Amino acid sequence: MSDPTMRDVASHAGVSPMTVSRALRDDSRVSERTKARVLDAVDAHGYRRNEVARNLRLGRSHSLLGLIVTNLANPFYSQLALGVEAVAAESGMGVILGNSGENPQRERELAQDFALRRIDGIIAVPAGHQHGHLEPAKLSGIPVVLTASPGAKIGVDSVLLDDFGGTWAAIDKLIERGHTRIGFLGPASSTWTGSERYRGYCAALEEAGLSVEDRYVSRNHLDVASAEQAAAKLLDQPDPPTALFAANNRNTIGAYRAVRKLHATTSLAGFDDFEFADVLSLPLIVVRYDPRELGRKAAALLCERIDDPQRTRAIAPRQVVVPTTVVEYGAS
Amino acid sequence: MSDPTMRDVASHAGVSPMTVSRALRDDSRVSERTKARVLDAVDAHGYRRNEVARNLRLGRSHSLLGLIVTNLANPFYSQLALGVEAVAAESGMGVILGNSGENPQRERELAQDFALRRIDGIIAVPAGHQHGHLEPAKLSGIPVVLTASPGAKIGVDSVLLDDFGGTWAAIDKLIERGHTRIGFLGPASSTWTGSERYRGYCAALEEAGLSVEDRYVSRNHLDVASAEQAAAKLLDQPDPPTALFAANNRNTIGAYRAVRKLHATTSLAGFDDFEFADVLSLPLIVVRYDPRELGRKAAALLCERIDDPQRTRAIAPRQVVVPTTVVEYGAS
DNA sequence: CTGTTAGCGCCTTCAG
DNA sequence: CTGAAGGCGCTAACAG
Repeated sequence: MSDPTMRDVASHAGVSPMTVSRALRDDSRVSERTKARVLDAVDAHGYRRNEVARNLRLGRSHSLLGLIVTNLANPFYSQLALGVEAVAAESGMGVILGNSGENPQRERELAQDFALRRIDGIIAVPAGHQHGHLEPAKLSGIPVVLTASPGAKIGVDSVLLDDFGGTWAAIDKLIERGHTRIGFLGPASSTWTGSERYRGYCAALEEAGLSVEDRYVSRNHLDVASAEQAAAKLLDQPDPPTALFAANNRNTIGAYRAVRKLHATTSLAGFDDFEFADVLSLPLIVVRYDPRELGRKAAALLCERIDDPQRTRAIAPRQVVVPTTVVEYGAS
Repeated sequence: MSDPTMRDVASHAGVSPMTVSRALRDDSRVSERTKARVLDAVDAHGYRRNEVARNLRLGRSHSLLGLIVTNLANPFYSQLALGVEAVAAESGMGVILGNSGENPQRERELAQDFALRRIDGIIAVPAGHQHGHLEPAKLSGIPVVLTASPGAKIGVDSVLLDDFGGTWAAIDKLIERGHTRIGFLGPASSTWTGSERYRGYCAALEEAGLSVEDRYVSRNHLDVASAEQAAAKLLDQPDPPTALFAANNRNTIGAYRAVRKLHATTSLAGFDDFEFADVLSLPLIVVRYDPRELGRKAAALLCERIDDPQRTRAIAPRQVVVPTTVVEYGAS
């Protein structure tokens, strides 16, 4: 009932396990006749070599990398996962998936579980700003790549977006259009993207001689519902902002819903493109980039370190930046 | 440079590897004093037990299940993946991810690769209607669960949606509203959902005394762009349909874009809910269900078979159906 | 309480 | 060309 082993095949074929092992590797030192006999026995038993045992013996890894994302339901992360999967598959690597649900504690557990499974490397989108538990030293020395968050502090490679520049450019567009009261809606400042995008917002305003007003800023919004509520509040005050910048797709969508419900004429801008961005009933500026590319780049960096740990150990943490472009959608 | 082994720890602690093994399992037969000494040595070396070797020795599996989806970029599948991950994590199982890209050949490769990795089971969303390569017999006897496609033919469990009933109900709503010329837009008939939803469409029309007209039906559309083009064509004829039913979210979105561009007043209905369904500028009927639930149910079925192969081997292929509801969104 | 022996499934090395 | 011995890292089963 349990899986046949090389021994079973060997005895069936009337040879030693060693010969089976060689035949399976198509070793040239086995005669064609024997090879054929072995392969027949393999088929007869439905035998498949145990790659796990093989890797153990060869001291090789299992060609597996771990991917930890905060929330796979966000299209951003599923696209990123797709990019990782594609590059990994090219080098015959499997991807084991973990969803942290924005919980750093869970993220730590996942990383440790992965390390125990003797995977070859980890790609993570960290949930908070404390990344100590993702340090390779704490994970059996496995190489790690961070995405959407810099890894220099823990000495690992990272792939970033141009959060600062992209936001700046979008805000600039709003200013060009004559807006002077521009609100900011975003996630917690504890996330890298959240704080960088906020920095970009502030910098762009100041560059234009405008000041950042607390009453136009609302942060800590992770989901659409919370963002919608916050946007409504921002708009419900004397001298409301005439434009809102939202720091990610959840916030943009929340802002859109709020503005729409209030029948306001607020202009919108947001980080992250999304499927319906072009058919909304409001003008919208979007900071676009390719989330798949983030995954691809991260996987590429990781694979380099995995393929040649000796050489790359000497290489200092690298930081790749994926560019962003600003897209203007007209109102529908 | 390479990972320390139990032997290293043992010699450092001045005991035998066996004692380390026991100490690590917190075996009561080891004295507290020795245990402490061993644990110190473990910390000193940064040692972590090799779970892979351990599982090999114990004849245990690696608590890993494989998930094969057609396209993770589709929110439907990423939600499904989330459901699978959640249930798997509850039983300490890892999920290894494969994206087939709608390619049955690739799906086969993935399944075989997974089987070679000695994973415990596979959950697949099949790309075509030929599922022979997903038969457990061809995958070292690993249990398999199919989602969104029945598994009876290859003798495996499956989790389905009420494709037929859900579609019927949506079409009924359109008929109630007075539509008699209702178009159908959908994916290839080679997919289970594609053909079931088409069946539901036909049945509902016939039940109401309406006939299915070829010129109102367009199939084989996998992506938004192709669906949009096809919808435009359906609407560009004498006596165009006054309503369109789209068999999945890609097609619904394509249809929406076409109708919107033509400034037509066509009513829309579609299978799959989606994020902006409630704020479109057209009335929309949607067949809604919980894609995560699909993943959860699939993982639950699989885990049952994994946990007790002896008992469940006797159980015939099961088929779980996830219910759907019809939601009516007003025009914005 | 601790150590020795043996072997999970496979492959390297060394004999035939 | 083929086989036997030994061991990857770990742990049952049996000694002491």
